[in-house]
Amino acid sequence: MGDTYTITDLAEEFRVTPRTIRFYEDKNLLHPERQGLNRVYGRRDRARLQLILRGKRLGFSLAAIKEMLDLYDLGDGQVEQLRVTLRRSQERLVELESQRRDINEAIRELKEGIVALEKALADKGVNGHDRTDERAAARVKATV
Amino acid sequence: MGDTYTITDLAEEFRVTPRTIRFYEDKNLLHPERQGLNRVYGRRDRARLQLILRGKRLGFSLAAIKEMLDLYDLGDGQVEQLRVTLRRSQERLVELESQRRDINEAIRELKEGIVALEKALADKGVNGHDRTDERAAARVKATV
DNA sequence: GTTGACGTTTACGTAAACGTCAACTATCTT
DNA sequence: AAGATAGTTGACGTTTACGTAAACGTCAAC
Repeated sequence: MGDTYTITDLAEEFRVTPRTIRFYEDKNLLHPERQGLNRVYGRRDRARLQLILRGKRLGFSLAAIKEMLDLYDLGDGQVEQLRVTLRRSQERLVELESQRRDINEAIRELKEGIVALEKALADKGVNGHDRTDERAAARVKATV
Repeated sequence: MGDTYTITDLAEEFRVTPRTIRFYEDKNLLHPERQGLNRVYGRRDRARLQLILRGKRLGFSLAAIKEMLDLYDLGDGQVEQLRVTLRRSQERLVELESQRRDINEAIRELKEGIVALEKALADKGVNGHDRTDERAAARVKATV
């Protein structure tokens, strides 16, 4: 039933450092119980940690994650939590799609630049330093 | 010929703040001349700023940009500059493609989560608080 | 009785790329 | 002469997600 975990149990399972888990507690994302000084995590804590990490993968800040988690904890205003989480998710989706466009654009530019660089280097290799070089250099300067 | 620009000229043209341009100078990415205290930028400085901003768009750090720019300024070891820039570009390309995969993955997860959230909300809207809700909540908890 | 593994706390450090003052200085305009 | 407008130089603040060090407790194993 009430399975419990030590901090390193969770750290290893989720491949984070114990420091990270303590940090989340410090930021009030987790509130494990104590046995004396030691932290004891239950299934619920484990689930929360999992949610935190998933949130991070999706690019949410810890603050945003905390907010959504807190809303969930109100236990009853669940609808609000769902609505907020839905909205945040939609916003995040828009952001991600925008980022993807930027990255695609950057990849295109970069590939072009690489072609130009290779061309310039080939020129350099073939002959010495003359006007050809300078045109190549100008191209590079313009594209890098 | 020797066109010159004030700091706000460049700031406006490239849509950055003057502070940003001074910051680049502080980091030795730019070295405009002075007339008294005032900075005076020439065509060369303008070109460098453009390169800096392009580098940033491609996701290079200022340190990396500086390095490539400095190599270019040696004026003669050009081949080295080309090689270094080429290598950095190729590395950056690999990174970007990796990031794109991550983003695509996140987008997929997020879309799934959104569907689940919408479903859960629809359920909430239709009926009160019962086991159906809890199953929906569990789904959300598992997917958000 | 000591070694090692694991735990604790507090608190400062890091990286990146600027933003945001504060307090001047210099020049142009009215 | 007084503003208005632009420019300057420090120096500290911001953000995020932890890392790292110091200094110590606890417990089982050898």
